[in-house]
Amino acid sequence: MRKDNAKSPIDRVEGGKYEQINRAIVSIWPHPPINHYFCSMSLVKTIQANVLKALTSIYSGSFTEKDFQINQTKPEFEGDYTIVLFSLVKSLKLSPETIGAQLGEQLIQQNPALFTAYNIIKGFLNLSIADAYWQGLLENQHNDRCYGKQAMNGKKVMVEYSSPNTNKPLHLGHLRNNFLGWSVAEILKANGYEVLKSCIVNDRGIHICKSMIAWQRFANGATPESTGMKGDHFVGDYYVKFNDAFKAEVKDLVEKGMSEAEAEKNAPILLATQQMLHDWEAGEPAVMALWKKMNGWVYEGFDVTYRTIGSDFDQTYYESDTYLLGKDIVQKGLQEKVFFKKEDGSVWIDLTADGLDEKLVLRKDGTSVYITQDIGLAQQKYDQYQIDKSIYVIGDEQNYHMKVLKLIAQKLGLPYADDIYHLSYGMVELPSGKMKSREGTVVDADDLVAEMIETAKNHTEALGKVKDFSPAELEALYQTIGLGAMKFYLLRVDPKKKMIFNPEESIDFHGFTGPFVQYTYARIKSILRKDAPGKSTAPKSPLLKLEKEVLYVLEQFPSIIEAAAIELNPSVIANYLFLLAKTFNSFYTEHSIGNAETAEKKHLRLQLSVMTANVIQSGMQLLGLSVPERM
RNA sequence: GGUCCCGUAGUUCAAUGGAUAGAAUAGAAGUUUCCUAAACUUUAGAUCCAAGUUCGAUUCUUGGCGGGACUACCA
Repeated sequence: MRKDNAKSPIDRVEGGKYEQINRAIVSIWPHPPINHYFCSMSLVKTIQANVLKALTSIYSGSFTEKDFQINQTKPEFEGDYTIVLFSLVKSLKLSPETIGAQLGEQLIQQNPALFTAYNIIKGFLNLSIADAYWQGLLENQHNDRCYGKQAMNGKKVMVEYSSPNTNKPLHLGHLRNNFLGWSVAEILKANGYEVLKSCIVNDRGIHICKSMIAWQRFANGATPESTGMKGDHFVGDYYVKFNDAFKAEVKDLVEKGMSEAEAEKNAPILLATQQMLHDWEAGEPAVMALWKKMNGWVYEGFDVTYRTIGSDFDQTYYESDTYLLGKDIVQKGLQEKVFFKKEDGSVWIDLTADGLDEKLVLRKDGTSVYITQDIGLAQQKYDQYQIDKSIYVIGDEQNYHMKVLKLIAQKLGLPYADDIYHLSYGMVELPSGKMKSREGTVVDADDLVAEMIETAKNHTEALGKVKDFSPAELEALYQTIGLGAMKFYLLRVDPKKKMIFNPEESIDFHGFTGPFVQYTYARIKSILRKDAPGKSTAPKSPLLKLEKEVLYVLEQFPSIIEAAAIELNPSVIANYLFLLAKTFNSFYTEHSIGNAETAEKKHLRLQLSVMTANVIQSGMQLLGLSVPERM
C-alpha cells in the first residue's frame, strides 16, 4: 500500500525527495586494498601464518586461513589470542583437545620467541604472546608517525559527498554526509589511495525557482547584506515563503470550488515558477541574473559552514553544467539495443529481468532525467581523472536509484561500471521520526554547530583549567571540542544504520565521545611536556597487566585502519579510539608515569604515552577531528 | 501490491556463526595530600515472536508481528 498517495506535490517537495539530494550498498568492495604495512605484519596475521605452518607440519595436508578463526582471548581466560578449533574437528577427525594440545606444542616449539604458553578450554586454544613481542613493538614504533598507514598503491578514488541544494541551508543530515565523506577520504588516503573529493551542487530546477519567485514577490529588494543574514539562510527563508504563499493560494482556490488536486496544479505562484524554469532553460537574461545572484548568496553561506566544519572539495560539479549530459550515451545505447524507444518517443530500459522496473532514461521531448545526468557525470569523472573507483556518499533512500545507475552502466558495458560504489548511509531521525521542514523540525547545521561550541565553552569555563589561554586560543579550543563532540557523535555509528538524534538532550561530552578521547590526549601531552622517553638499555622487567593491555590495543591500529577502508566505515575507527583511550585511562590512574617504580618502567611508560598520543592523533585525524594540547 | 532495510539494557549504540551478548548514558555506591576527576572503580539492567540449519545462532533460512525507505516524463 502506498503511504504517500494522499500527499500533495508540495508535501512531497517538503518532506521527501527535494529534502535530500543524497542519493544509493549494493556492491562489495572487491578486494582488500592492501597487502603489507610499512613496518611489520600484524600480530593476527603472524599468528595465522604460524598456525598454518604448524598444521601443515603436524597433519600434512593443505590448510587455509578459513579452516580456523583467531579471536581475542576473553579476559576471564589466560592468554592473548585464541584459536577456535571446532572447524578443524571434522576434517581431522580428532577431538578439539587433541588438536589443541598438538597445535599448542608445535607453535611453541616452532616460534618460542613469540608464543610462551597455551591452554585449552573446550574447543578453544588460548595462546600467550611473549612480553618481548610487545616491548619490541613499543621500542620500534612508539614514535613512528606513519604507524598504521600504508604506502601509496597507485590507485585513484573519487569520493563524492555533501551535494547540497542551493535553495536552503545545510541541516543535520548533511552533516552526517559531510563527516562521512571527509572521513572515508582520509581513511582511503591512509590505505594508500590517491583520493579526489568531489561535490555535485544541485543548483537548478523547480525548487531553486521557488526561492527565486518568492524573493521577487516578497523581498522588496532585501539582501543578505541588508538584513545581516547568512546567505543560505536568507534564501532558505524565501523557499519557505513560497510554500506559505502556495498553500494560501490553494486554500483560496478550493474555497472557490476547485478540487484540491486541481488547485495544487493551478496555483498562480506555481505556474509562475514553472514559467520561470522555462525561462531559465531558455537562458532569459533577467532570470539568469537573478539565479546567479541568489545562488551566489547561498554559496557565500555554504563557504562559511564548510570552513567551520572543515569540508573541502578538489572538484565541484554544478548540475546546471551537467543536466544535459548523458544523452549521447543514451543514443549509443539505443543503437546497441540496451534501451528501447516507446511510441511517444521516450526512451526506456527494461530492468525487469533484474528484479527492477522499466526506467525512463530520456523524456519524450528528448531531455534527460536524473539518472541520465548521473550516467553522464559518471562518464565525465572517469574521462577527467581516470579514477579506479567512484564512491558516492548518498543516503539510503536512493539505494534504488544507485542500483539502477550501476546496472545501466554495466549493461552499457562502460569500463567504470563495476567501480561505482554507493556508500549508503541511514537518515538521521528525530525521536518523533523524520525531520520535516514543514513542521519546523529540521535541525539546522549552523545552529547545531554554534550550540556545540557554546556547550564546549560552558564546560571549559566551569572546569577553569585553561584560564591562561588567550581569547584566540580559547576560541580555537571551544571549536576543537565542540566540533569534535559533534563529529564523533555522528561517526561512531555504523553508516548503514539510521540513527536517532534527540535535540532535547545535548550531545554528551562524557563517555563514548570525542571530548573523552581528546581529554586523554591532552592529559598525555601534559606529561610529555615534562618528560620524554630517552634511551634505556636496562633489562626489561615483565609487563604489568595494564601496560600490556594498552600495547595490545595499540598493536591493532594498522588492522583497524585497513578494516575501516574495506568496510568504508569510520565507526570502526571511532570505536577503536574510545577503547584505546579507556584502556589508557585505566592504566594511567593505576600506575604513575613520571614517578614510576624504576627508570626502566618510566622509560617504557613514557614510550607507551607517546605511542598512545600518536595513535589518538592519527586516528582522530581519520575522523576529521583535531586534538588539543590542553583542555 | 512489489523490492529493499531495520527490531539488542529505561535511552543511544557494539558484537568476521564462537566461550558467561559488550559499551556509553541515566540509576545505586565509592575514589583527589601524588603526572589534568571532561577521569577511575564497583553495582543493577537487554537479543520482537515461532520454527529450522549447526557441536554452537543476536548473526544464516522460512513464517509471523512491528517500524522505515523506495517503487515520478522531479532532482
